[in-house]
Amino acid sequence: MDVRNDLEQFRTYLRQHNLPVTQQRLAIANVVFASDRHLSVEEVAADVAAQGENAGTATIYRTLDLLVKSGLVVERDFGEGFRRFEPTRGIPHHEHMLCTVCGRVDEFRDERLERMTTLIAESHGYSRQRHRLVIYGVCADCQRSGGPGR
Amino acid sequence: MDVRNDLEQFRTYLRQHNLPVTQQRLAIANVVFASDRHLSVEEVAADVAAQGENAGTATIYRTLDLLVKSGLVVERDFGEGFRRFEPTRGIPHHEHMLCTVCGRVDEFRDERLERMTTLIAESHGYSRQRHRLVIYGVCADCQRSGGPGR
DNA sequence: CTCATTGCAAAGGATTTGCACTAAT
DNA sequence: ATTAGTGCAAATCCTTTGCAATGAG
Repeated sequence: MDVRNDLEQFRTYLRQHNLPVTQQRLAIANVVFASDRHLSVEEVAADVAAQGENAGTATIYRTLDLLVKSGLVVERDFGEGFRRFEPTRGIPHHEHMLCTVCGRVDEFRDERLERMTTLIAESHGYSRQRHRLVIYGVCADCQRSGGPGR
Repeated sequence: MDVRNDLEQFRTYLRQHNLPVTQQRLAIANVVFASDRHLSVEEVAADVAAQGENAGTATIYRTLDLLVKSGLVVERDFGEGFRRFEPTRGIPHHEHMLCTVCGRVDEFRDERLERMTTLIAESHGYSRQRHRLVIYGVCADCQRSGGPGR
C-alpha cells in the first residue's frame, strides 16, 4: 500500500537525519499520506484528532516542514491566504485548477508548459527554476447546481 | 500624461459612486499610478509619506480596495506572503516572471496561455474564469554577478 | 541519561475592524 | 448639516518562536 510505503520512507528519512521517530510525526505524516486532497494545516489537525492522536499546532507546522524537506510532500499556495500540503507520491510536476465556488481542486499535467516557460524565461534572460500555474473557474457540479453542494 | 488621466478616471469613479474625493484617496492613487512597479502596501505607504502626504495603514488598504474595484489597479500575489498592486493602464492580461535572487519582476504576454487554459479547463468540465502564472528564476544580472546588486 | 521534541502561550507579520473624530459635499 | 472617511489601536488570521516539561534513543 502506498501510505505504508510513504510512511516507511519518512521513517528512513528521520533515521538518516538522526531525528527521533515520534508518535506525533508518524500520526501527522500518516494523515497527509492517506489523503488524496490538498490539506490545509487546519484540516491536518482535524484529521489527526479524528484518529484519536494528539498534536499541537506548532508540531504540525514543524512536521509538515520536515515532510516537505524530505521531498515526500509538496507545499501549495492557491492564493487563499494559507498553505496546503499534498503528498508527492512520486508524481511529476502538475498544475491545478480551482473551483471558485466550492473550492474543489483538480490536477492536470501539460508538458508544453515546461517547455514554454523555459523558453519564455530564457528569452528574457532568466534561467528558469520553476513555475506556478493555477486556473480559476467553476467546476461542472457548481455550474449545474449554481452553488456548492446543492 | 497617463497618471493624470488615471487620476481623472478615479475621480470619476468616486463621483459616480457617491464617494467623497479625499486628499488621502488622491495621494494613494497618485502613488500607485505613478509607479511602474508592483508596489506592496508598505511601499505605497512610504511613497505617500515621501510626497509629504499623510495616510494611515487602514486607509491605504481601504483605498487600494477601491482602486481594484474601479478596475484601475490589479492585485498581484507572487507568493511572498503579502499582496502587491499594479496600475492597469488599459494593458491587457499578462504574466509575471520573478527573480528569486533580487526580487525583480518582469512581465510578458503569451496569447497561447489564454487559449490553452480555456481548453484545459473545459476538458475538465470547468468554465474558466482566469488564471495565474508566475515563472520563478534568476534574472540576467543576478546570474552574472551571483547576487543582488553586487 | 542526554538531547531533541512537544505543547502551550506569547510573539509576529499582514490585514481588518470598531469607534470617536474630522472632512467632503 | 449630513454622511462618509480617517486614524488609531485593538482584533484576527496564519504562522513562528521561547521555554519548561516530556519522550526517544
